[in-house]
Amino acid sequence: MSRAIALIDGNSFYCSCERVFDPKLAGKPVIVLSNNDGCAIARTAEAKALGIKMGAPYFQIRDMCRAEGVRVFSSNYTLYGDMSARTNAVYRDFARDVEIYSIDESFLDLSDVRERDRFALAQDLRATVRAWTGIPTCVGLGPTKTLAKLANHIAKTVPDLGGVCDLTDPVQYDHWLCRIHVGELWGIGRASLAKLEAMGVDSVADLRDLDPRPVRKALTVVGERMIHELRGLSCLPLELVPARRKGCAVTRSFSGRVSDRATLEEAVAAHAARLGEKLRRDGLGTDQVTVFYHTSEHDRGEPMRSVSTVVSLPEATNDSLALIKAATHGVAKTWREPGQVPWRYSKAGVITIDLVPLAESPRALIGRLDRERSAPLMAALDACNARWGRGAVVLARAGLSTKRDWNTKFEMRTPRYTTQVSDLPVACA
DNA sequence: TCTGGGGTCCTAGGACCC
DNA sequence: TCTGGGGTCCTAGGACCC
Repeated sequence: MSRAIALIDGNSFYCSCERVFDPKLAGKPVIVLSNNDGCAIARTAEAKALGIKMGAPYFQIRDMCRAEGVRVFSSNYTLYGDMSARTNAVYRDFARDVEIYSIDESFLDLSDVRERDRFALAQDLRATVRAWTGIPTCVGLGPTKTLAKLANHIAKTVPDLGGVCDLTDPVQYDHWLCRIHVGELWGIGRASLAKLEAMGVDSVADLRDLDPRPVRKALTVVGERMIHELRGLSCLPLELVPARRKGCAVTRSFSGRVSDRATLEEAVAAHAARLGEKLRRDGLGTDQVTVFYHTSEHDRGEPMRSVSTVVSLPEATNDSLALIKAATHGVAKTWREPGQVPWRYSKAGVITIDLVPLAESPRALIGRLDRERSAPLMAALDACNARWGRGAVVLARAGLSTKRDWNTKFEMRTPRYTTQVSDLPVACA
């Protein structure tokens, strides 16, 4: 039996999550904004039809949204993450091997399904996900991941297909590959597209028929793999076990601008505390944090400053207190008192690369951190915040001031319907 | 006023080693 | 004139993804 991979994804996933809990949004244009209510990052078909582009700055489209009755939401990642887990639980009823590729996309191995049953199974999958979670989806089928991704793109953009496109079917394969522009392919961005166009490539079929060797010269091994995948030769296996995370970052734009050191330090400390939470969740640690902060490139004519500095720790840790100390040290050693016109910083963050499993990491001979005390303290902190909600217990340097006026804006955020008892939706019967 | 955040992979080139 | 020949490791930067 031939190999068959399905890629299933949620249509306008974040918007669909909002629609699940507010049926009045059906048929209306809906968008979800990025952190800080900055840009549109999810749009329903109705919103796209109004010309709202991916990544459009909200302040530029606000008036239009009001005039057209677009429903606008801040992002609610707690809700979307939980809805994502629910859809994946359904996928596991349909396939043993599932790769969770992103918050709204998963690959399923359907190789053991008979060819003539695949289309119907995909339709059944869509209907079940819709019934059990409320999320509308599309399914693409192909002999490789690249072709499954392409099939999914076709299923999404050609309404007549009913949400499923099967490129394991030779007729469909021949029909579509010469009709889709190469720029739609997974892995072809702006730079690669320009190179391919210069080589006379227009359709996906054009790329498939190219000699892989010169393509490798231009697009590296990534481009060569793509050609093989388009020909049906699998080069990208399903990643059934998520790879260990290699780096971790917490970075945020400020809701306004920050010019004073105390506020900057508080923000950086809060980011470091959040970084610690993320590392503890995965049992990872780091012995180096990069701290950065900078002014905005949009603030033309103002003094600009961009700072990035690495702070080393004596040994790997995920203790929030140690990370906060390191991060605020990064600010302290780079802080410059402003001149006549102060720098107005727009964003700050804390980044680590080279994460290691904490249990296996070597201990320091000098300056050893007190893991025996830190671990239970951090565990207690995490347990409190898990039980009473994030922010129930906060470390002093990371925002004792109740104002936290640097904090990210979420002015149109819906409740955490599925993960917070106090936010449960009310049903009247 | 207001322009997101967080990842991965690949390559070239330098440093360094024997 | 002529200036070895391989390796490995690390880093910065580019590209792409959701």
